[in-house]
Amino acid sequence: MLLAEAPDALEKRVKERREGLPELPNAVKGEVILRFAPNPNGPLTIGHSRGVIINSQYAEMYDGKMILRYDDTDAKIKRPDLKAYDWIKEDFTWLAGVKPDIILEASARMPEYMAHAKQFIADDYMYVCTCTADEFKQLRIDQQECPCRANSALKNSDLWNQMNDTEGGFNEGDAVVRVRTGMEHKNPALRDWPALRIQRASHPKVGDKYRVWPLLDFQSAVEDHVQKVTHIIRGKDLMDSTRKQKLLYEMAGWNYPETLYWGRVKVHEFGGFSTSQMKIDIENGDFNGWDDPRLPTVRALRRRGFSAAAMRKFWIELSLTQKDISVPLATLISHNSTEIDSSTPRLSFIQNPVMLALNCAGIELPDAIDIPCHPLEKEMGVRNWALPRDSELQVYIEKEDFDIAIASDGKIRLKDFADIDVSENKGGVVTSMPRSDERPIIHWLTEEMATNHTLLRPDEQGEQLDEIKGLLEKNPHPSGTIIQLERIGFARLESSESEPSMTRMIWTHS
RNA sequence: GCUCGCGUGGUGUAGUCCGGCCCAUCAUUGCAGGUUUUCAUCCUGUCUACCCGGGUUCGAAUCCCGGCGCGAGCACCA
Repeated sequence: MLLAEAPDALEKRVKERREGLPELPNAVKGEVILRFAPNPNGPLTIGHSRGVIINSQYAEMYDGKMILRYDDTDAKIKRPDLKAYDWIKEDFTWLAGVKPDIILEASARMPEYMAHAKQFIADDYMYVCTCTADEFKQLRIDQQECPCRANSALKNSDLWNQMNDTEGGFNEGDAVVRVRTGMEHKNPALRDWPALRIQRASHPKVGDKYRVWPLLDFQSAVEDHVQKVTHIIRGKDLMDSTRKQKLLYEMAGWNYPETLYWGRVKVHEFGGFSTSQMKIDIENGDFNGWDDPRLPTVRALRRRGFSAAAMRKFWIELSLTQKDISVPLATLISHNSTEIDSSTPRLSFIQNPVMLALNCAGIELPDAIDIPCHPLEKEMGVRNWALPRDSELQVYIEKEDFDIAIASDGKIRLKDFADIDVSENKGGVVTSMPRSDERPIIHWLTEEMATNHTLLRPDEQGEQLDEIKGLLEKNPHPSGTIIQLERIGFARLESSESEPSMTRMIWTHS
C-alpha cells in the first residue's frame, strides 16, 4: 500500500517551487565547462553581467570551470580596446567573486583556427568563395549554388593560400571561406554560411600578422570544441549560430555542447546597453568616462555603491528564460538595499544648510553625545559629537526642515539629541533632552562636526549629473565606503586620485 | 519574403515537458496601516495575471488547431 503511494508523493515534490537557477541539462558535477565570451571593445555592461553571473553561478553549482574568452577577431568594425582586456577581467572578478579559471584571447589562438580552417578546406567541408557579398545574398535567396562551390578541395586549398598571401591577389572583400552546408536549407541563415574573411586592419594585439580572420561562428565553434565546453548559454539572437555551428560539428564528427538561451534585457532607466554607442558618447564628451554614474556599465554601478551580491541575486531571480524583458532599476535597488543596509554606517548630511543659534542656558547639556553608527547593529559603535561649553549651541539643519519647523510653531526635535523651539530669525532654545512630545524629528549637525562635501547625483532621467553641495558629518570612513545619509539615502564616499583631500559622494539610491 | 523563438498581475518569476493537489507561486512595485528618535530597516494587510478564438476532455495555464502581438536571424559584426 505504502509503496503504491510513494511515486505519487515524489511527483508532488517536483511541483514545489524551484529555487534559484534551473538545472543544466546533462550536467555532470565536476565536468561542466562554461565560457563567457565578450568582445573587448569596452568594459562590461549590465547586459554582460548577466552572462558573467549566470555562467559563474552554474560553474559553482556543478564544480565546473569557467572560461573568459576575448572574442577579438574583428579589428575593424568592433575594434578591440587594449585597456578593455583588463577592465573586463576586473569586472568579471568583481561580479563573480572569483577569477575565471581560464583566460583566452581569440587573437592569440589564431594558429589553432587557421589550422582547422586549412584542414576543413582540405576535407572539402569548406570552400573559398569569390562572389561579392551582394551576389551571394541573391544566390542565398534563390537557393542557387555559386560557381565557386564546384571547385575541388585542391583548388580551394590553393585559393586559401592566396587569401593568406600578401601577393596572392586577393584583397579585403575579394574572397571568403564558406561552410558547405547546402543551399537547400529552408532557413536562409544556414545556407553556406561564411566562416573566414580577409581583414587588413592592424590588430591591436597581433598587428599585421594575419590577413584572414575567422568570423564569430567559426572561431567560437572551433574554440568551444577545443576547450571541451559542455554548456553554452547565449542570447537567443544566436539561435541560428547554434544551428550553423551544429552543421559544422556534424561534418567534423564533433559533439555540440548543450545550449541554453536567454532573451533580450532592458532596464527601464537605461534602455539598451550598446558598448559602441557609449564609446561614441564618451568621446563626444556627453559622459565623463566609462564609470560615469549615468552609464549602465558595471564599473559605474560599482562606483555608485551597488554590491556584486545584489547583482547576483538580481540575475538569479530573473532566471534564465527566453522572454524579452524590461526590468525597472527598482528591482536591483531593492536587492542592493537589503544587501548593504546592515553594514552601512549612518551619517548626517545637510543640504541647503541653515545655521541655528540655540540658547541652551536652561538645560544641563553633557560634554558630548553618542549617536549609534547604525540603529540596529550596535557593534558598529557610536559617533561621538562634542557639545560646546558655552550657553549657545550652533547647529545646521536643512532649509526644508527649518521651514517645516516654522510651520509647526517652531517645535522640532534634533534626532538623537533634544527638542528645540526655533524662531524665524534662526534663533532658538533647547527645551528638553528627552522627547517631550510628538514633534517631527530631523537630522542635524553641530558646527564642529560639519565639513563641506558634494553629492554627485544623476537626475531622474539620468541625463544630468547634479552636484549637490552640503555639509557632511566628519567621519573616519575611508574612500569607497558606502554610507547611508540619514533621511536621504545611500551614497558612496569617494576621494579623487589627483586631489585626495577633495572628497565627495556618489549617490547610490534611497 | 523566408526562418526561428517567446506570450502568466504594473514589473519579473514558479507552474507548462508528464492535464486535476492552481478560484494559480514567490519577489518587487503601488496603495493602506503598524514598529522605529532616519523619509532607512522590519512587520501586517491589500489591489491587479494564465494573449485571443475554437477543439479534445468529467476536467486545460498545461494537450491540439487557427489567429494576434512582440522579438530575433537571413552581415565579408560580436
